Amino acid sequence: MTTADSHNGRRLTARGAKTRARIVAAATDLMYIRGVGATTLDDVLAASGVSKSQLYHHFDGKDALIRAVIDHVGERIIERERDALSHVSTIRGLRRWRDALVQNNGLRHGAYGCALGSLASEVSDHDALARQALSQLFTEWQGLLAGVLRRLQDGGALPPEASVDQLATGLMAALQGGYLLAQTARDVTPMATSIDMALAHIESLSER
Amino acid sequence: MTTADSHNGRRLTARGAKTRARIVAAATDLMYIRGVGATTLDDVLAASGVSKSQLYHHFDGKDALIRAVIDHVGERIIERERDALSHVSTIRGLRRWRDALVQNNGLRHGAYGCALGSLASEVSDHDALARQALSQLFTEWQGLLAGVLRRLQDGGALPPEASVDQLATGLMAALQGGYLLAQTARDVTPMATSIDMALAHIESLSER
DNA sequence: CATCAATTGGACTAAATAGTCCAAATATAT
DNA sequence: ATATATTTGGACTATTTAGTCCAATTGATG
Repeated sequence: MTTADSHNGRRLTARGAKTRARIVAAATDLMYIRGVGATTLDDVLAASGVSKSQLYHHFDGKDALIRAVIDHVGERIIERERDALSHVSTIRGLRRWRDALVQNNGLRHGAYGCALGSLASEVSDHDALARQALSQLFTEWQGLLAGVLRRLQDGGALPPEASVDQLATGLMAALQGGYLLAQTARDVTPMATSIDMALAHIESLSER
Repeated sequence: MTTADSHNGRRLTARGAKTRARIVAAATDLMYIRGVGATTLDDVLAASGVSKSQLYHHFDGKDALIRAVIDHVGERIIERERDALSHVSTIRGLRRWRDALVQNNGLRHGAYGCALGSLASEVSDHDALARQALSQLFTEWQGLLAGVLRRLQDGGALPPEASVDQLATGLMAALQGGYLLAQTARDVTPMATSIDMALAHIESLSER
């Protein structure tokens, strides 16, 4: 899956794996809070308590580390969303999913935005590999939403002619746009409003 | 309006104004293409053919220059959107607005995203003044959309009980989220899809 | 144990970068 | 014309930063 490690043919000791994980974890936190560009390798070293040679032993350089962070964030989010969505088959379930995301983002008053969206915005135009990975992750996330919509459809809560994939795209865009507006306003409200509009639209499709 | 100039009490010659404008123009382009963090002051100097003392004569430092870029991009976009939206009062007019944005973004296959949204994502968490300026600009832009919706309402194309401001927020989020997905996919399609969903929702409110 | 590979510490380098400084040149106003 | 303020050129400095290197240590394997 990940091609971010510089030593693919080599073996990896338990100790080495632990070090690598600590580096990625520290880099993930720093890049989320400070942004990718504003996070220096020395920051990462200090935060993870690791030496420079360890970092360069496990990663080819900063770009490779960034890609590892993307993989890590992606795994975390996909796992979280799979847990949250894979058994949802009602509008009420979707609303509970919305509530959790809004509440969680509200804890920071919208600051830092979506972990995946912020990475995508900063990195997409500067590293083709990273962009592709992010694009795939968005697609996967959208697929989970499409799964919910398909189950709604099967249950009669969405008409058969509704285009599940397009609705999932619209819902994902509402979510990401909401994250951005909330981040800029330092207020979750616009995020809540925009997801609500998308959900209202989905709901309205069966009432006409 | 702008507080980005470092020498507010001083006079400004025609020559000085021209230099200042050249700096801002070059910085705007570079920061859009390369991102804010990846644009160095030396890049700006080279692109604008200006000396270091000129840059520091007109701006307190990089942060002040970034704020001037935000003001500049904001003015450009608000002007463009005012021209495009202030006389729109039909759904068809909104669709033409959508077409223009999608076509324009399609020229770059989605690359670089929305000039304002990308700045917001990169800068909001790192400079409170810049964040506030960006937040105001989004609000102003949203106000133009709300104006269109209010005219739709006056013309009977939107029911009186519809919340124009919330719909404008949702439409703006769909737009920004669409820009981000298009940027990540290097394909405008998701942007078109997400705006279409928002417009379909707005349209559907008068058909129930 | 012996051997080889993985891992680590940390000093070192070269380049990039934001910011400073001052003298010279140009414009403005009286 | 003269005095004053703005504008400009560009060398210079401090720091930061990504990346290199090598010797020493630790772990895996036969």
